Amino acid sequence: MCLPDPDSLRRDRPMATETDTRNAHRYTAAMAGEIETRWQRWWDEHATFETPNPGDAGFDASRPKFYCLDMFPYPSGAGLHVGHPEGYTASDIVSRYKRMTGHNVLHPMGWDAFGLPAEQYAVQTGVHPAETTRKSIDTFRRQLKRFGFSYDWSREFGTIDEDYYKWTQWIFLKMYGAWFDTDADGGAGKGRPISELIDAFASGARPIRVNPDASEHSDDVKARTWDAWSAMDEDDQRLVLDSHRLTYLGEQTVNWCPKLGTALANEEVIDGKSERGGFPVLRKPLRQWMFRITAYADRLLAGLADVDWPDSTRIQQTEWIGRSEGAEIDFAIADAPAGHSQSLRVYTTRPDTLFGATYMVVAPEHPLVGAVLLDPRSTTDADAVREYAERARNLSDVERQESKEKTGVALGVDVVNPATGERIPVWVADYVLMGYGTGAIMAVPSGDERDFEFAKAFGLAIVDVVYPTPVLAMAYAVEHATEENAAGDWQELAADFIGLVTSENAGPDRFESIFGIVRTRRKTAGTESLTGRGGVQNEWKLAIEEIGEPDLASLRARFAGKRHWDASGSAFFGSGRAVNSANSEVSLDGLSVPEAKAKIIDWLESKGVGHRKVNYRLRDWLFSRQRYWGEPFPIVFDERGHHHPVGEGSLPVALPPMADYQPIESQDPKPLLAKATDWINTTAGAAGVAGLPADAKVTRESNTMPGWAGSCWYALRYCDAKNDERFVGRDAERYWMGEKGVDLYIGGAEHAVLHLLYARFWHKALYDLGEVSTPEPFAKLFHQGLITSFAFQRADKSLVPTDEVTNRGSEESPTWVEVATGQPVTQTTAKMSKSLKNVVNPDEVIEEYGADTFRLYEMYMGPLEASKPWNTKDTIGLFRFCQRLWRLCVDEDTGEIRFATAPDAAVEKKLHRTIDKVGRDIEKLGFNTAIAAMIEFVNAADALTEDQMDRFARTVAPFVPHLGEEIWHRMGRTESRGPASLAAWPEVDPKMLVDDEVEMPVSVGGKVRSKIVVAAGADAKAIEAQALADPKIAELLAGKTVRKVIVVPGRMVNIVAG
RNA sequence: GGGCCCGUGGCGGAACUGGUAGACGCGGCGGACUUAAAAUCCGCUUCCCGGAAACGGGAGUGAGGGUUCAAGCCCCUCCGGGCCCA
Repeated sequence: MCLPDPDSLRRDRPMATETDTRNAHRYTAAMAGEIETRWQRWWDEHATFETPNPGDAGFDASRPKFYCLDMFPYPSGAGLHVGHPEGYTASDIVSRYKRMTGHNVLHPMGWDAFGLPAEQYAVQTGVHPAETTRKSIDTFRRQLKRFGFSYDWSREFGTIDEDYYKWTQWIFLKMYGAWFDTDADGGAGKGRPISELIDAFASGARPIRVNPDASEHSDDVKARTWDAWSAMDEDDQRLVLDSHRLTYLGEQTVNWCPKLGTALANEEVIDGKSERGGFPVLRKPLRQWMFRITAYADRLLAGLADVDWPDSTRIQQTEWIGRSEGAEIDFAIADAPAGHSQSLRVYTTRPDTLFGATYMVVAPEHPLVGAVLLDPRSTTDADAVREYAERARNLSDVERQESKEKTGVALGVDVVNPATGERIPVWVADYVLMGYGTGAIMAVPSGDERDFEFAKAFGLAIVDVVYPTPVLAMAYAVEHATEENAAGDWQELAADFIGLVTSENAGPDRFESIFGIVRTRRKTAGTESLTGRGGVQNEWKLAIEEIGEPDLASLRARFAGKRHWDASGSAFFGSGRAVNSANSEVSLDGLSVPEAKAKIIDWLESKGVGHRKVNYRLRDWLFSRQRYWGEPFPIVFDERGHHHPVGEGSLPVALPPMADYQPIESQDPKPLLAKATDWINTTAGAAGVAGLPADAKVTRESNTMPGWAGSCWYALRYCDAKNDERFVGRDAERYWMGEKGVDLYIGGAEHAVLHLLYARFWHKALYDLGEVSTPEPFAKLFHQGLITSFAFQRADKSLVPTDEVTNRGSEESPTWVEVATGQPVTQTTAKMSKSLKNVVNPDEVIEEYGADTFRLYEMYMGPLEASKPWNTKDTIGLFRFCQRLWRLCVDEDTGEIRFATAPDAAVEKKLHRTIDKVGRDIEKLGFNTAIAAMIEFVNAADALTEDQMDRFARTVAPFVPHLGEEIWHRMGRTESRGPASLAAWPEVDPKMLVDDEVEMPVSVGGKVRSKIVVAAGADAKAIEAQALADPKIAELLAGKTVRKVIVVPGRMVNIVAG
């Protein structure tokens, strides 16, 4: 049967371990287990996979390096699931292959061990997270070792190790002590030490001002200037410097849950209540550490061109960064309330639609709202505005964006549209967010869906400003149709015109001549379609009819009234050309969107009411967590609240031991570490802070770093994991990272944006500061696919646990039925989950078949990048392969190695081809086809000569390393030539890859009719002659004329006859 | 709603640059071995029609259309599924 019996997923199948008395040396699960654990011990004892660094004993500088990295796991209490070893097996095969092909291979493993699950477990049990985490790590290490992965375990570390997070804190301080110089490197920008900025300010080389790109400061603060650095007081100096630092304290609104004593992520808040517990959640501004990642936005974008990454991941990062070029435009406020500037600044990516801006919207938090409430206009309904702004404040950004219903209140304030000179109203509405752009937008309802809906809901004007080519042509045609046309054929006329314009992709400059052509031709040709294809005319006629205007006059009025989109019921935001966009000084009409953008920005700049501006979707990175189980910040605050870095010599700032992990219940956000009062309250001297008296009282930063911190730089630490002088030794880093960084990085696509973006950011900052030698950390990235499991689905698509389903049909055509209801269910695939009872435990599979079989099965399931369902029944096939491989090399009765007496030419040829294919497939991570090739070889060979077995043992070794070593060992090779794992990859004789003769299909009219065998080097003429001479072909061609013969030598022959 | 990816036998999947569709594995069927079963080994296995067989004929890569001597692969439209973003 084809579908898995639900029972089989519960693993009560008989074990394949029973030994046959006759075949005492047959490859069984028991033998696999014995061989595997023996070799794993051997590799450990012989330090087989420990890789020396440059300068170490045994380092061979003549070999090229290969750094093969797995995304390290978060060790949970549950142990490994089958998804982990998928990527790890792939990287192990590549690492082993690279060793055999003469590379120095760095292939390390470690633990991403700080994080929330361990802390939550501690809250429940009272056991210290360090203890549970260490236990989980031990489980993971034991499980991973059982797979025979060739990690250099001497480089192992966890992010929770003090001598690792010491350097995580050190990097934080490096970035705290750095700023981004936007002018450096010819405008690309570069991180530099903050001391250089101080020097530039002190010497007068650089005007002293707050960083204009600092998102934490208002325009008013940015407008301040100072003349001399030495004349500034400490607070002002700090203000200026902190605004430049790559890490800074910023205010961010968080979802604070007083009852849980923690800030929650947006996903953890449902309807204003915590997902866990259902407690009320407040939106509170909180001072938190931020990374100025936005400074690196362009560099992070540009770097994507230099890495060999999956396109989908590069696209995701590009979109996440979300660079958009647009304009900032100032709208003069007609009668500004006191305390607010005379203009309202907006950011727009579509300045070309300015003529269509018929109203403005500000976010509820926008200063104009407050100003209007303090100084209401006569037209202001202050109560309504106040009520609206307060209600909106307690909704999260996500909730605001989600709500379909458009809500808002007019402020009673007008601004002047600089392009049209018209007064337009300002509204407050929650679909505009304070965090994006300036917190205010110009609303162009004809060109933006949300603006359109809002305008419809509140009866605001909608004016067309962009038409795509067909609409533009239609507008032209109806405008230029005559009275005569109106009475009769105007639809056909317009349809022909639109058809011709669109098929020639003509611009408005050619409309007049095309319209003339349509006119004159119609006169001569009557009503017949001009394009020769009635379908085209018909299509456009239908389109015109669908608009729903009864006659030419009403359609003409629709375009003249600029209300085509209004009447059609939807906004248009595709590419097209500007219309209705001209004043006495500037006209955009007829221009494409990019042309119109450029022209209007030039005009706005000339009038001094706007300028070009690049905007990013990317926000600065919020780095503080109100948690316990994370890296403490190496920062203290003095009694005035100023922050100071902990000196390098005092690192690490170790996490204080705590007995109680219960969050602090409080109205004011308080991190968990605030409970450790002895630790929090210290002195500058004890904390190792320079620049303060040793006895000065200081308080430690009590937030901790997020889970991402440790994973941002672990790839670097592996290069030199035991270094206690530097975060990584310079020589080791330069050698292993080489020109482009990690040679192969394998991990899940779920990290496509966050981890991979954060790690790139830290790496680039370290690169700028001269601490690392490559601009990118990961040269080549590969995502393994998700391993799913079979599951069952009810008619409403809800899933049913596998143990609640039974088969009421036959084996071949099963009928799955839900036991409880008797309702039929269908088989599908789903993520493995405890609730569906479809989780496969790798330990059990290894116990049943051995690690070699497990490795083969996971690699054989399908392409590495594809998501594929686990089917336990399929594993037996790979176990059989292991048995056949064993039997091919070892006598099952005696356990002695067995060799063929005489070499077989066909086997020899196939061996070369197999080695060649396996090698090429490994290079492109095509493991499923490599394994298929090895299976074919084993199936084809009855026995191998000693020389053949020597080579084949090495070929299979990267995939089934234990079997490879065992066969190699039984051949007596280990003593003389070392382990198979480190032996040279077998050579391929290119001559063995070509055949003397090839079979070629001969088709007539595209259908294969016969096959001919030709000499390998035969030329097209000879092949053609042979094909035509083939009896079957000759018979088919009898009485027909051969019109054409296509010959692709070595491939096929196709004869066209008739 | 937007972006990306995918759709091939009963199942997982092969198929180089457009050139013999279904490699390899599972399952199924038949046989060998065995007192028997399991395990193992050997053979067959896309579907339909004809044939005892050898073999012959036809259809066929989600559906429909197009380009081409030739399409699983390229183009258009549609349907279904997955992932990410909103």
